[in-house]
Amino acid sequence: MANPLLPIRHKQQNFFSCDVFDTYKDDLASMEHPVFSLSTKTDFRVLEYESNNGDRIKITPSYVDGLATIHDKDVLLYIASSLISNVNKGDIPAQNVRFVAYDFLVSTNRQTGGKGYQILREALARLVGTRIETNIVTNGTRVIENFAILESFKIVEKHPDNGRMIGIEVKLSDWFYNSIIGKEILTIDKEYFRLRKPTERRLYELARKHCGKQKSWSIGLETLRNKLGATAPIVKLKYNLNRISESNHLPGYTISILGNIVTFTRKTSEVSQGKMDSKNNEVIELLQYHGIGPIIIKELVSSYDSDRIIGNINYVLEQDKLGNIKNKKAYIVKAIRDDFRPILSQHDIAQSEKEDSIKKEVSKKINLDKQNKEWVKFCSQRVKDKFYEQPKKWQEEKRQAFIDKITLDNNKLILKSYKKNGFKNPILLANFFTELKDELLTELEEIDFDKYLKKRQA
DNA sequence: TGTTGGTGTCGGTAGGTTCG
DNA sequence: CGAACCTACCGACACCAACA
Repeated sequence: MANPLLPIRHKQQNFFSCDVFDTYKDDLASMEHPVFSLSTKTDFRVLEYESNNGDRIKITPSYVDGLATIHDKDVLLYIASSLISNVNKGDIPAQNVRFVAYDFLVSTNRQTGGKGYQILREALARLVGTRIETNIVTNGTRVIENFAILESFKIVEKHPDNGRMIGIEVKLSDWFYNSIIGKEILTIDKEYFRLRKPTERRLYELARKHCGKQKSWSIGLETLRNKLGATAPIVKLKYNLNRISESNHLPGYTISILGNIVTFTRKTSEVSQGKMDSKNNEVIELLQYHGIGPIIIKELVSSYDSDRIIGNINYVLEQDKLGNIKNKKAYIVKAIRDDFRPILSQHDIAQSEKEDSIKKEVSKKINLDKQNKEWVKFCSQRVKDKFYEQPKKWQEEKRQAFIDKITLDNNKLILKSYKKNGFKNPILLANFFTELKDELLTELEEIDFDKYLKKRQA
């Protein structure tokens, strides 16, 4: 096998989802107990386990879809990760959760092609169909009842005819919901989503839960087999463990097998990362985190030192907290290029003056940006007003000329909008008025931003 | 340009069986 | 007991197309 890990499919994550997922979370109850099937085939077995502390768990598959698989669990991980930031802020999230299918696929390192959506749909069906009977305590409540992993799901489709799914609404089971609001969760490594083998994913969960931040954790093969929920014979499991141990690709932990004892040892970051330039990587990761694209990152990292980049990011974040920044991503790039950092090593007075001047500069830039937007808005309103002041006949001629032009250009998008809504379509109108801008705007403040500012100040 | 759908091919998986 | 092989099937991947 070339690479035991799946490729990183989405190198630069969605700007907004980055804000949601600084870390990925897994709930403790399902990390401890083998709730999910490791099989790649549809699994119709009824699983029953009893742990030493009296926790009993019985998992019954859906008659149609079979047991939920360890890959299906990604949906729960995604939901837990997205809700936990609210829980940490002290909010109690609703039990009904909405998410965007595409964001889920990207966040969990899945393909975004048609099959990715199909797999998600099937996963949701299995999660809703698989029932758990348990007496496990979550958030101090001992729930002794039979319930589905997910109570229900609803797919919000953009087009009912082509079935393209955009948003998904799920209702969480009390069991899982209690786990989240009770913060009975652990942070997991993002690399988890690159693990191919179902057994590896379970191994990682167990290692994370039991080994955690200790140096090592040992367990007997038979107990491990039960905890994994694997049905393969013990010899087969040992063989597989040896393979995983050789490739050593489990995030955060190494596995070693001695006789019938399996030992998980925590990797140190230096060992797992190798000899790389940690400072440079930190800068690249930071820029990626803030949604900066690979080309800009390359330019920034090769042009400026890491102190300048990190200093400016911190500076922009402070400004952002004060509500001074509208487009954080763009402003970070600008700040690094122009170096907005306050200079700390100067004499106090000089420093304070400089800080003031920087602040003034920033506020001036922000103000100018705001005014520029106002000007654009003002101009576009002027075009509309002036257009409707013209004789009806002239207006009609212009409309006809515009339609002739887009027909000649074969502008399919605008033509389609025209056929659908005529001149009521906002995209068409925006294009139409843009065409007339030069002709209708004649005043100095309408064509020159500086003149606009002068007139505004006067 | 980005998102989504469709399809064919290939490689990898779990679990069972067999062999030395 | 460990390793290798077999089977059925799932998922990855690489395309291309449609659409907004």
